[in-house]
Amino acid sequence: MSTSTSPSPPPPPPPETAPSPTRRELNKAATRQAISDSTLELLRSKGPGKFTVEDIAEAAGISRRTFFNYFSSTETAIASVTHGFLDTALQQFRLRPADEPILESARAALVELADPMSVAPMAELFSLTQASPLLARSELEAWDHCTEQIIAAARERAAHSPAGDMDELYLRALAGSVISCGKAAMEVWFSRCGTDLSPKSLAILRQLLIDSMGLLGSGFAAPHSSERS
Amino acid sequence: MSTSTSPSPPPPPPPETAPSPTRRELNKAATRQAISDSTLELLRSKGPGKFTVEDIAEAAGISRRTFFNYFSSTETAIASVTHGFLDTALQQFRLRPADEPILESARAALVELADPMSVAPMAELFSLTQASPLLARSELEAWDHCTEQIIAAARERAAHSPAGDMDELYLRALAGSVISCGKAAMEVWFSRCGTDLSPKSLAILRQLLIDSMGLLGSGFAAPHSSERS
DNA sequence: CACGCACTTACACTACGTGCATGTTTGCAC
DNA sequence: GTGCAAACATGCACGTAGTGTAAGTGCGTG
Repeated sequence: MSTSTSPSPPPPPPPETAPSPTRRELNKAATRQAISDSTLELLRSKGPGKFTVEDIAEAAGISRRTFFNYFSSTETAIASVTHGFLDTALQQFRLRPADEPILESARAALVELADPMSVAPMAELFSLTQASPLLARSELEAWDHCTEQIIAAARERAAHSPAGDMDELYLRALAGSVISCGKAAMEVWFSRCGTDLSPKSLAILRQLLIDSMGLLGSGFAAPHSSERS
Repeated sequence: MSTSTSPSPPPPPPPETAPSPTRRELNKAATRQAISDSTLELLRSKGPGKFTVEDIAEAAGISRRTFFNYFSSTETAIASVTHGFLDTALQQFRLRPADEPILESARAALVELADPMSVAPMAELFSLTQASPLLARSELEAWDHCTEQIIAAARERAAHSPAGDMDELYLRALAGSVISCGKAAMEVWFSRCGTDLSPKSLAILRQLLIDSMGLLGSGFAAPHSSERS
């Protein structure tokens, strides 16, 4: 599509995030982004399930066949947003010191998500997902994928740690619970604040994430109802 | 729930599971079962994704169109197995006394699942799901559906309880965690015992379910190494 | 018996996802 | 620069999914 008539792009690659700024990969990333953007735009304008792959291809200026070279379905294209969001959390998790309790690492990683840049796409996705089982399922897949990643990260951490072996049940149950609590916090936040991204709203999200990890760490002790934040 | 005071329902219903034994609904249930069976059979013989709706229809002795009158996709047909399994758990959960701690109710309900009749289809599904992302996603949906059900059940219970309002975060985080832990226990069990349904294997499953609830109740206290019994 | 309703079936149609053959761009060596 | 090879985009064709519609068939009711 673009980049056909550029007279002279300087040969040495400027220091970008990509370690291989070759023209091909750059172009490919651009196309991928264009598809993702067009998909999201159609999602906004027409609503979920109300547009076809051909519509996306046309909006992105590519052929239908090319779309499938990048994503295996519209769901996949949409899920890339969620994956990006959760990968951010994963990244944060991996940065935590290995001797820190997993719950604390998770808490720290999740709190990092309460950031306009990160949550903005997710909040929008949430609002669109509400009335669409089609989207809900790809969301589920994304969360599950993240769970697996956390298990892998935690297992790797355990291997480096002196205390060594964590058993499989502990690992999977904890990872799954952490994700469930993070998800619960997101859901409650969205039901209260919608797509509001103001500092106040984000503070609420942050607190919800902290609270959910607190519940998990205390074994969901007392529902009671008196403590209000 | 309790309509147990009538000793003899005289004219219409013979004491079967179906309250309406009319020929039509009976026939319909049979067809539904035939489809489900044929689907599972093809799943076994040909493997996931290796057969079409037409194959199922032919095996069940119906037309392709009729299949879609019962299930909206092959996934749905397969998921009916998982739904049946999880609905059993739900049913058990609802039977627990309202003043019992939720975690204890969940533990009791889950332990009821460690029963040959209940787990047999699930174990088979698990073995087929392993190498098939197609099945994995419908599994995820089923678990999620169950989570929503638990939330609903717990909320309803809270409404009847004197201690009244449980906040949304607590509810969702707990329900999600319970399901995640139950799922983790199932996964670990399957990875250890495969489709073995012997009493010894089921005892392991039962213990895993209890342990996972224990972890949840103790806030995932000490990973350490394993406390062995 | 005849009518009405639930259900099944056949047909047609849109859209998805993939294999394949072909044209175009990019990277690399000469 | 020129030529080559690999990567990528595209068009075409095919099988399959899922849905609307109208006509046929079995079941319950008056």
